[in-house]
Amino acid sequence: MTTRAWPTVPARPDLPALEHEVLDLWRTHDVFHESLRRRADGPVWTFYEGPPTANGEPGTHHVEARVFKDVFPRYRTMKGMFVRRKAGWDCHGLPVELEVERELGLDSKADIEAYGIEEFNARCRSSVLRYVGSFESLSDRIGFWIDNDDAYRTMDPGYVDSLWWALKELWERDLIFEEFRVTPYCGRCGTGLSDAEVAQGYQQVDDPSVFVRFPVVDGPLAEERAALVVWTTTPWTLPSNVACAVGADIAYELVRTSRFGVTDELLVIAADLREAVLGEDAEVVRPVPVDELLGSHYEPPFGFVSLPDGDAHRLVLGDFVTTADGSGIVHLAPAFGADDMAVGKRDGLPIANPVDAEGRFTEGPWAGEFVKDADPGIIRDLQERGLLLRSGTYTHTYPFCWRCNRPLIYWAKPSWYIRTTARRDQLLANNATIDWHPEHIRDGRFGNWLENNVDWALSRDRYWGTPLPFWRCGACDHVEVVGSRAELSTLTGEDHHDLDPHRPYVDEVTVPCSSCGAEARRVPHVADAWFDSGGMPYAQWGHPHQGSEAFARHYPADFICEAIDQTRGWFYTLLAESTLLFDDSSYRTCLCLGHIVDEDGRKMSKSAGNVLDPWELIDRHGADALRWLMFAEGNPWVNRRVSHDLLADVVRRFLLTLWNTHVFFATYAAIDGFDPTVPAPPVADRPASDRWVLAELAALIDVVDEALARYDITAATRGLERFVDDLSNWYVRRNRRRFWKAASEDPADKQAVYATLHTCLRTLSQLLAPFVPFLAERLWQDVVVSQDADAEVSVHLTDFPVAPEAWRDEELRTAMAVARHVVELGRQARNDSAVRVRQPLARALVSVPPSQRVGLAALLPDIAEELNVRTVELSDGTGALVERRLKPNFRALGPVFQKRAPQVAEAIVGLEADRAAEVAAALPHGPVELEVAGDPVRITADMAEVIETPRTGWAVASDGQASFALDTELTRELEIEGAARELVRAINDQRKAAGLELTDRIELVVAVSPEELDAELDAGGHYDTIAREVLASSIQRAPVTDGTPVDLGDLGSALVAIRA
RNA sequence: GGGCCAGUAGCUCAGCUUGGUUAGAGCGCACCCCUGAUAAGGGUGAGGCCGGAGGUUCAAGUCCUCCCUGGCCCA
Repeated sequence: MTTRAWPTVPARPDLPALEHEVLDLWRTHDVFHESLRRRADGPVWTFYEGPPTANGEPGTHHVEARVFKDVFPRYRTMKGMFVRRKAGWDCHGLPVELEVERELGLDSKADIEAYGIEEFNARCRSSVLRYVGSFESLSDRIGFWIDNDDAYRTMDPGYVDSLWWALKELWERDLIFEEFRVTPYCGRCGTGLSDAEVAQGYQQVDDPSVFVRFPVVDGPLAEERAALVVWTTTPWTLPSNVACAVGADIAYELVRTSRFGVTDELLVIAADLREAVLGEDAEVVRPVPVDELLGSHYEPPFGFVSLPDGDAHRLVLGDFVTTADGSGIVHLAPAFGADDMAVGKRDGLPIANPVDAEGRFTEGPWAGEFVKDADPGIIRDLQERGLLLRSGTYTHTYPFCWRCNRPLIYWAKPSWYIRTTARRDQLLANNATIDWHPEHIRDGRFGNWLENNVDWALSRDRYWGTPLPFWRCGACDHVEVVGSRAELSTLTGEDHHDLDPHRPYVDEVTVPCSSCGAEARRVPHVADAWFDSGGMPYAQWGHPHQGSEAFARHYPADFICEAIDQTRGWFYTLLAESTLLFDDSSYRTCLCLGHIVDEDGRKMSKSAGNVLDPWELIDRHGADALRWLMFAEGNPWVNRRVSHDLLADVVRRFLLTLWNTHVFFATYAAIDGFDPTVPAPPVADRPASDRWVLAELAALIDVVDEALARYDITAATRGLERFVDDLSNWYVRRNRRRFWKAASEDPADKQAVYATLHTCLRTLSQLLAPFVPFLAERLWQDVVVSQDADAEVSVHLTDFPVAPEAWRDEELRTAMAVARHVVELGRQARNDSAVRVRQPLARALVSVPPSQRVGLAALLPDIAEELNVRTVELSDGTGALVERRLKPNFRALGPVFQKRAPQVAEAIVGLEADRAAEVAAALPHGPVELEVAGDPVRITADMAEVIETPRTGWAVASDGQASFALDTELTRELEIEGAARELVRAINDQRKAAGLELTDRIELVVAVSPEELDAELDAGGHYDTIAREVLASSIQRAPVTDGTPVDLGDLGSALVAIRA
């Protein structure tokens, strides 16, 4: 046969070591890039890498995202497509600044500016790529194929140039504006935050909850010396109060109470909240119509804040006022609340803003103090002046700065916005075109978010980011938007082509105002870093200044994949930018991943101490194990548990099962010198089990192909796991004998079994390649490359398998499923009757529904062999040995008989045995009439299944569809044969104990007593069988000294000795 | 307060889009087998009112409504 040696396959593989060998192989042959080169002319299938920020060590969640980002591109590549994998790094943003601030011991924007923006940004630039190496080596180690040499970086000048182009486009379409708005703001960081950022920092906290008296100063209520009850959880905003809002549909009351330190005081409050705030004993004096309240003035709680001119401290309408909590009268401080600001603008209220950019009071007794820290002093002051009605604490969720963990304040400041609300309908329409996995994201989480779209807060008052290319004229306020550095050069008449488009350099460039000719300076803001990543579809190529061809070729993405927390992050910014710029979605399919949690389902966090280092997982179990766990353990979007135990389970259950099959194959292939290049018998000529496993393989190819095509990784991995198990525990186990028997017995059969298993392993290698690229590669090398000089050097360069028609055989698949089911029943029967499998039995009787008989008939020998029964007979449905019952088939009965279906079913079940047999016999020939509740009904063959139960005295196992009856009576002949088998087992034990190779031949001496048994064994020809089974070149029936005793039960015993 | 997801065996998870009367797998557990895949492999069994309550239907783990529990997101 072959002259090429089969590789040695260790019984216990060191998977991590194996993976390192595969990595070497890939490097040697540059397989990744070769796989790209091979497909250069194929249809383009585009994947976008959502850029990670490399300012920390990668974690297990990065592995999760990356293996999902790997499996689909690998699959598409094998399907013949060109899947460019351009890496990317998110470089800008607050996290980077924070890291550098920490290193430098800086604590405020003033510190940074004193330190110098130039040096600060230089530090950011070097900090941001500090961990790129870690990301790259982890990606490499887990087999995530990504082109690091071709990576985009959001801080690169060409990238920024693209973003400038986009901003100019948006500006020209009137989609960017500047407005004085209340925004969530961090005083420490000195910048506003986007919705997405705010969302990251909600915490449950106890805030002060104070009810304050605002004495009314005009109208009837003033004459009654009444006070408004006003509630707030932000006492620090009270000095800035300019008005109070009441609800048009809310009922208010004047109430008398002595409960709060003042005798018979009169208070105004919403009726619904009276009891909750003032207690049960408060006496209602009269209802107060809203009209009476509107326009009334009150005495403000503090007077130290200087107010611009305007009609302040009066009651106005607010549609946001509710009686869910508080008092129904809402304190308004327009500088510190979005609703407040809206009302203020509507009603021409003055705006008081005694707070600076660092969140500190600028005037009054608390000047210089961070506003939130001033709360207790303010409350004490109110108390001392008799204005405090009640105070307590209020537990709610409040936003904190996600970077520095200080409470945010809502603060009015000028900011730049992208007018996404103007394109809300297009956003929704484009969202509808995206193939979301899971599907509910589209209308659920993401759709809802888009429905409630607000304008995108674009600007950040920071340093390390894409500078907004907006130059404002100092004289006429005209804004000049610049679309590139080239354009900047043209505008200024200076050469800025090589300008570093970061602060502070870009700040130093001034342009002449196109409107009045005066000097325009850049606004100080940088862009929200999300704008950078949302712009990657065009900016990664530098479009439109360069790379426009690549952009056109790779837009939009066929596939993106990130964790579900990106709905409001990258998924949104990608969609927002592509919708506003190109009026479509920049991605067609989006796979959302769940989070990584620990074994107990808890979130991994440093504080909980349950963070798993990915390197530790990979070093111990291998990358394939981790990959398979990610793919096979639950749906991708469900939180995924990861632990050493779960990984060990994956290795044992799946990877080693496959490996053991491989070991088995390689062991015998080496012994027999199997040559896979020699043609094997045609599939149609091979035994049923070969045809069956190939039919299963064909079905598997379809399942995996279709599942991957629709991103259903669960269906794919389930199918693979089942096949690997079938292959190992049914095909190989059933056919072991064919591998070890002498080739001379039946050379064609031997060639068939080798070829079949070889085909399975070879095809599995290809099917598994996208999932577990290392083990798949090793399999390919061992099974294919080792034997075939012309084979592809890597499985990853092959085409995804296509199932040959010749393999398909659905009938055989069904028949084998029935046979295996019957075998289970047989084992059950054997188990119950306690007759060990080594003891042959004479016969068994099988009953299955008529529809399954034909297929099963051909597989009876397999069943007999598996169960060690000499003959297995199939009941033909007429014998006297079985009792027939009918089992109703509701699927057929239901539609026909509707409400009467249960009665008909009952009638079918309740037929007497004889009548049931008659009906069973008649049904195949036409409808049969039964009587149900006095009426005749016609039932057809599809409405009832015939169930047969043996009525012998044998050991029976049945489960409602099939039954198996086993004749457990032992004849002398059967017992002798059992004894022979026992001897074979014992001798093989000794072979193993002696350390013999599978091919070594032995000389055998055996002494069986009593003599009759010895004679009977001889007469039955069993000694010849024994000799053949144990590879004995000679067998001697003689007294044995130093032999090993073999217990043959009631029959006797033996002594055996072997010599190599 | 609103939205979304999840709840199936002791544990980890399939199944639910297409409703059909025996609800599956692995792990764990008990008992057993095998010993030519052997520091492996295999079998049998126990274990489920499919979170709860209603509803639709001849028929509901699967469809609808409400509720409970947990998680995520929003406010």
